[in-house]
Formats: sequence, C-alpha cells, structure tokens
Amino acid sequence: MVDDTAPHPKSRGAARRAQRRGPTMEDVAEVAGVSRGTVSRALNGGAHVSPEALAAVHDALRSTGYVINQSARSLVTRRSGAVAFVLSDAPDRLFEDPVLGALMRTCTQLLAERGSSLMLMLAGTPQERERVLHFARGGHVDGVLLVSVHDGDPLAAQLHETRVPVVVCGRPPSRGPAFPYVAADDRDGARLMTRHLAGRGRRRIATVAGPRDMAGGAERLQGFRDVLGRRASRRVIAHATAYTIDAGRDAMTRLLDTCPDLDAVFVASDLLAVGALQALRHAGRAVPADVLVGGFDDSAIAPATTPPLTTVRQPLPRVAAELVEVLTQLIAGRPASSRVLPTELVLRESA
Amino acid sequence: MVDDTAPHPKSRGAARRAQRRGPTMEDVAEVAGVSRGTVSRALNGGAHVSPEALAAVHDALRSTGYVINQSARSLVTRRSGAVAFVLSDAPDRLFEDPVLGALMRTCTQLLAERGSSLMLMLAGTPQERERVLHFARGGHVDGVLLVSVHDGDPLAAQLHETRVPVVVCGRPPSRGPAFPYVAADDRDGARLMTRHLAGRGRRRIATVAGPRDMAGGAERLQGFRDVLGRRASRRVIAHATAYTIDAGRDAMTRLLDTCPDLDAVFVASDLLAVGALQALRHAGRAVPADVLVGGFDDSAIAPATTPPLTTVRQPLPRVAAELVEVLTQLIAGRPASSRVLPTELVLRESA
DNA sequence: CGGAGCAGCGTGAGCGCTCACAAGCATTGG
DNA sequence: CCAATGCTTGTGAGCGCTCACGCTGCTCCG
Repeated sequence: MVDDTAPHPKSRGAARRAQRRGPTMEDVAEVAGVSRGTVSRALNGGAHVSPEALAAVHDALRSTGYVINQSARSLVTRRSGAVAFVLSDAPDRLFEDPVLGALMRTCTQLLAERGSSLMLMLAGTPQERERVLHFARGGHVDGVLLVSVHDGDPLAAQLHETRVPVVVCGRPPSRGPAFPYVAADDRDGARLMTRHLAGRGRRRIATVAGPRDMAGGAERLQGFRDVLGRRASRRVIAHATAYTIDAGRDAMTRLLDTCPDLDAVFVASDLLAVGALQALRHAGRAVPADVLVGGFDDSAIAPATTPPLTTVRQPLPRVAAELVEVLTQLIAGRPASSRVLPTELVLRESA
Repeated sequence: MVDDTAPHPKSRGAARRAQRRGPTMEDVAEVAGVSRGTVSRALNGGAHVSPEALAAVHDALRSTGYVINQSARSLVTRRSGAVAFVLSDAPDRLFEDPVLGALMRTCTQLLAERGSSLMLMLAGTPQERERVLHFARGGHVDGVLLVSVHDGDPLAAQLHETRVPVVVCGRPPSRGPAFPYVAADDRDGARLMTRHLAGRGRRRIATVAGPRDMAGGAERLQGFRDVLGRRASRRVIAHATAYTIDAGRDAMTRLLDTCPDLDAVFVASDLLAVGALQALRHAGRAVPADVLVGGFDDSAIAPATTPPLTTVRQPLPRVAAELVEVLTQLIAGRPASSRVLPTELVLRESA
C-alpha cells in the first residue's frame, strides 16, 4: 500500500499544501487577526503599526514559527541580503594566510549583525571572474568586498561597469577604477619597523618586499625607503613573488646572496617572514643575534615562529569593521570614502 | 485591441524601462522570437526545445546581456542555490587553521561548478546558531556543511529537526543525530604514524591528543593505542583543549612533566605540533635527535616548521569533493552514505 | 463645529520566474 | 488516408512578498 500522505512526485498542485512548506505571511496575519500589510510593516521596522497590532504579530510570529521567504522579499525589494567576499588572488592564498581567515570571520560576524550574509567567491580564473560578474550584474549580491587586488586585475574594471557597490580591502592599484578602499597604513607601519631596526644599531638593513604588482607592498617598500634614504639601495631589496612562505624563503635566499653582510631585514608580511626565517636558519644566521627580522601583519603565526616574530600590527578587526561599514553606506546609496587605519609595532624576540 | 498610447492608470511598462532594470526573460523571448516558456526551458537544460529555438535563445541571451533573477527562480523552485558552510567551532579556529581555508576553498570551487555558492556562517554563539537554524528553516540555503562539531553541540540536533540536508565534515559525535559524514581515516592515520615512530626505535612514545569532546581526536587517540597497547598508559597522553598552537604548547609542556623520558610524540594536529615544537625547544629537547615529533593533517604549515614536520596527510581536496558530492545527492533527494578516506604518511625531518 | 491632517490598516497589483497543461504540428502505422 | 503518437511551443496561474493607494476614524485648529 502506498501511504497517500507521502508527497507524490507528480501531483504538485494539491500535494503542495500537504508538503511541509512553512507558514506564509498570510498565515501569520490570520493568527494575529490583522492583514498581510500590517505583518509586513511590523516585520520591517514597525512604523505605522499600533502597539497592540505589533504585539499580536509578534505572538503570531512565534506561535506559527514563521520564517520570511527571502526570495520573495528580494524579488520585490531587489536586495539579496548577501555580499560577495571576492578573493582575486591565486586560490593558494586562502590556503595559507591567517590574515584572510581573520578578515572573513570578522566580516561574517559584522555582516550578520546587519542581516546580511557573506558569500565566498574565488576569482582566480577567467571563469570564476565571469561568475562574480554574473552575480553582480544579476543582483545576486548587494555588494562586493574585493580582497587582494593585483595591478591590472581585469575584474576591478569590469566590476565597475556593473555599478554594484564595491569596497576594496587594502590599497587598490593606482590605475584601476577608483573604488573606495580600507587599508592599514602600510607606509607608516613600514617606517615604524624600519626605524625600530635602525634604532637597534643595525647598519645594513635589507627588506623582503611584497609582490611588485600589489599596491600595499609598494607602500611598505616606500616606507622602508622613507627611513633609509639612499641606504635603501637596490642591493638590499628583494621582491617576493607572492605572499607565501616559499616566496619568502626564496627572496631571503636571494637577499643573502646580493647582500651577505645584512644584519637586519624588514619582511613585508608575516608569512613571508616564516620563509625568511627558514632561509636564515639554513644559512646559519642566528635571529636576532646575527640578523634582526621584522614582519608585517601580526597574523596568528607571528607569535609562533622561532623566535617569535616582531611585527607590525594591522588592526584587522577594525579593517573588517570599516569594510563592512563602507560597503553598507554604499549599498544604501550614500557616498563613502576610503579609510586608512593606523598600525602599531608589536615587539617580540626576532627584533 | 489595447491602445498602448493610452495612459493606463497603472502603466508600469514605460516606467519600468526607464528604471533600467536588467532585461527579463520576456525581453529575451521577444528578441529570440519565442515565448517565455521556451526561454525557460532552454535555460534549464534545453530538453524539448528545437535546435533552432535553442540557438535563437542563446543569441538573444548574449545580445540582451540577460542575467537570470535568482530570487524569482528560487521563489518558485524553492531552491536557493546556496549552501551554508557552518563553522560550529570557536571563531578563533578559522583564524588560524590552514586546513579550514583549504577546505573552504575547494568546496567553493566545486560548488561553483555545480552552480551553487558557499555562504560562510559562524555558529559559535547561541545567536549565531539561531541564525543558521533560521536560514535552514527559511530555505535560504539548500543544505549545510557542518564543520568541526563538538560532542553535545546543540546545533546538530536542531538542524536535524529542520530536515535540511546536512553533511558533517569529520567524524561526528557518536550520540548526535546520524548525519552522513566525510572524514579522513583518523584511526588508521594515527596507527601509521605511531608505527612509524615505534619503527624508528623509540621506546617511550607519547601523544598530544585532540580535545576530548571531538570525535576525530578520539579516533586518533584510539589509533595510537591500537599500536602501543598497554604501553599507551595515561602518563603518555595529554589532551589539548583546542586545536590551536597555544593548546599544543600547553599540552606538550604537561607531557614533559608527566613523562620526562619521552623520546617521541604523536601530535594530533599540525597546529598543535607547532605549539609542541615550541615547548620542546623551550625545554631544550632537540627534534628529531632527542624527540621525534609526528603531526596530523599535512596542512600548509607542516613544511614550514622547524624542523619540517613529518605528518599524516588528510586528502583534503578529496574530503571537500566528497562533502560536496554527498550534499548534492542529499539535496537532490537521493540517499547518501558516509565516507572515510585513506590517509598517508608524509615524511619530513621531525620524525 | 466642520474640515484638514494623519496614524493605522487593508487591498490590489505586480516583482520575474517555473510548471502544468493544452494546442499545434509532424511523423508513423494500420 | 486517418488515427495515434510524440515532440515542440505558448499560456495561465501562481510562488510570497512589498509598496502605493485609499479608506476609516481620530485629533486639532480655525
């Protein structure tokens, strides 16, 4: 025997009711003894609703276990309630860097407080980029948080055309579209660290700089130069090809080659510094005795290196907060401007 | 018939065009010279559509720049096209562990291939958990990927009541709801490592086990015991309180206290091992000369420790693939069973 | 004391899509 | 040569919500 209460695959019409779909606004209205419109108003801030009606609606909400149908709402409001967190870097980045994790986590939290959700999207390949664009154009997301943008990234320009609100995390390339951005003060942070290194009496200070095609790295290098002036010769600068441990090791190895007498090194990110420490150890240089090492980010890995890494703290929670704030403003149609947040030196044992 | 120049009281048509909303399916249909229905069919697999109509629709799609309105579609299909990636652990976890990053990345990619997106949701606090439940009940997500579940996590049971498809990553608690899960073979991996340690002639082998309230950790401990038998006394086991560097350091410190003569240690995760290495260094024990250290996960940090960490590889890309596969099956209404994937030993210098 | 103004509420008209249905047409077999 | 069959297509009816509008009944001022 077939249990006729079981949802039959074909008979949509009638069985639909039988199928457990949640209560609708109409159901809530009936229970509360008001109309759909009043329930809707109550749900959206409660303006122009009498206290009694409001209370009745809230009771009904609870007793029916009503959950709003976001699709129906989005259909008319044209707001999806979601934000894309777009990683335009090579996918490996997410794989390693704790900074990204921290950022995502805080953004997710703050977005949730505002009733929005975070959609993770990768944009490393052309197809992935096309998908992001598609989402933006189709209104599947209300805004985009663009993370780790390289110079010449085609996504930024294309995103600009969709007219979807975009905020960039970190300083964006100078020649891309002028999106508002939120960044730590990379240049000043680099100055802080370089000054610290010089202040410890080191004479031959080198740097492992970030990838050439990322604006944040350029800022950090500039800060380094600000302090060292002409002493910041080519010889003491090695560019990493990416923000990874391996790239840090490679760059440090090159540096030891071009500048064997270095006695301090400012490394443009903690992850790079992990690699740099490896290279130094491999070369038999003691840290901090022979060589002082300073990182950047104060990511979760910094206290765990050998020796613990002296670094420059990016106020990541604040970066996330401002990112969400700026994007929220933009989504609400209000203009918003870029923000640069102060950094601070965190002293540990490596320098 | 209808005089379209006549000012119809509610003539939205004209105003709509003025508002620059994207083209709708109706627009595409008009351009293609077919009906809405045909466009819809063409978009959804193209069954029962003539080749000519299909071609016309595709041209029209391109020329109009049409993007489907996901809300409208979801409203009727009751499919959101999104999956929640729920982190039920303390938020810090995401902050640190590269394993999670790798998992998220691969899941995002694979989900995208299937036309779905990944929503990151935290579930550390009661409010956050409520939000996840709300999403599940409201159909805002088609399914849930539940990561790092503790024993007694209330979310799992509540999620079960919503009848939303759920897949657990890692072995779930034994007494929770019986969701399908995808996990690495923790027990066998632990055996592999323990045998390796014993095979190198070490006599006093200890272990830093995972938190007591997580099933995966229990499995790893069991594998350790399988090999060591009665030698796996209480004295050689220290439980970490979480999968973090700090917890690893603490546990290792305790271990050195209760079992000063240990000459090898199996640490239940790479992140814990980073902490353990610190503690050993601090205690003046050389690795691997005095103490062999074996980790678990083969996360991005493993090759970067000092010395590079010998560990057990979890096939993370496969875990992610199976996770997505199982969830897809479940969402399609097909039953799916749990999967346990093989692990392998990765030899580096620490053991 | 009458009407303007307004808060509170209900109603109708969609938002853009999918799905069932029926109609149209070509193909095939009896 | 017509009925039966199957493929292709168009159409109507919503999915559950918001929003503009209009109605009611009250307050308040001229």
